[in-house]
Amino acid sequence: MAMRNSYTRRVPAPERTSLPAIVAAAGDLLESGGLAAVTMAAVAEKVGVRAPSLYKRVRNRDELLALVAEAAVADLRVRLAGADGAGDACARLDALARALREFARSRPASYGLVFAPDDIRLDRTQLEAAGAPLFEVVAELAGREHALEAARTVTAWATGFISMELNGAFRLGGEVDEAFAYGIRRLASAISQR
Amino acid sequence: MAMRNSYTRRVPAPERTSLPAIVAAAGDLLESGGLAAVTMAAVAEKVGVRAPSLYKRVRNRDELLALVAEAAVADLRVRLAGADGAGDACARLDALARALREFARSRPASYGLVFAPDDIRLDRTQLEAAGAPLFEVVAELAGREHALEAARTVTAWATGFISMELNGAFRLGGEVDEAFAYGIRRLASAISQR
DNA sequence: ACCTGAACACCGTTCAAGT
DNA sequence: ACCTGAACACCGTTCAAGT
Repeated sequence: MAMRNSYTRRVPAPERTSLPAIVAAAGDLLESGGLAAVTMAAVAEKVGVRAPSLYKRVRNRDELLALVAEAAVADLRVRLAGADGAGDACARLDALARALREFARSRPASYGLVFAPDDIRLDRTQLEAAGAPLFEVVAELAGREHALEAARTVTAWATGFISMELNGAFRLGGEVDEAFAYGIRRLASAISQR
Repeated sequence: MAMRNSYTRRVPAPERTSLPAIVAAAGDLLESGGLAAVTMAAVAEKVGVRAPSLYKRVRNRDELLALVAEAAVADLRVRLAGADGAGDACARLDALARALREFARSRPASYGLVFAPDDIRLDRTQLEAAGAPLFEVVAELAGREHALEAARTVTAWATGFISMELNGAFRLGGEVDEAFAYGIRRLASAISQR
């Protein structure tokens, strides 16, 4: 009895994985094999555990996918903050748009999870925080009164362009890079105050 | 023997459903319950048949979803063709953009299937055909040499705006209709020849 | 020639039992 | 306190057997 109690207290729970490891494993599976590859069993195996154990750290698969999306948003936030800085407003806008596109290319499936979620409910506030630098630059170009509409216009164009690119809508007629540059130039002048 | 042969020939196959009925049922389930609701069993029940029978008309679930997307594209094509017509190029562009948005609102899940497919491979040529009126109007505004880039810029903005709207990205700060109008006005002037 | 029940492998998820 | 095997309901898909 005393023996058993002491044993119970001394070996209560060897943690064999962690939430960050689980989210990272799910993200890797997502990028390498798409949403269908993000199986509770596959994630569990990647972190060296059995599927039922995942439910100690995560409510269900949907919540796990939401956490993957959140992690991607956090990454995007860092990238955008790092890309912002030098030059005039036009150059800054260009740099931010390119950083968004590079993020999408480096983690296309995660990008899709964030900007074209299927059922997953994700926290929009983090995404808005990530877009703050863009909002600021756009406000400079369009003026404070039109900052919101202008930012939405630019964001809509950028996310639409990138998801078209990821979906292979640009197969014919190459020069996607040029089309992106053309678009950003046009958008910048379109929202600029006369 | 003779009896059995004659019977076999006279009752060879009472068809209890059809491919169009199956695709329509799948589309209805998609709109009412999302992708997860499009189950082979649920589709089969809707058309009065058992799940295995569906495989007589459809290779698998992915192909069925692709057919749903194709049907949506065909609908979109009709809508865009009908919306095009009167007024100057600017007014026509406005009408086409609004028709796209109304399509998205009437069948949001199908819209997502077409413009933000998960794994489904869908025929891009039909989608390009549906977008022909838009391409034409844009060519008039931007000039033939810049028609392709301009059309891509407008399409990217429109699809990006609409998917943001469907995903609830515009919760705060109302007047989404105004933002759409603002965007289309800005885009039209942005791609117009000076 | 189409339809069906039965079967298979594979999901997500739960839970009692282990340590 | 976490981990596990066993179990459950539910998927997509196949196939031999019916008519």
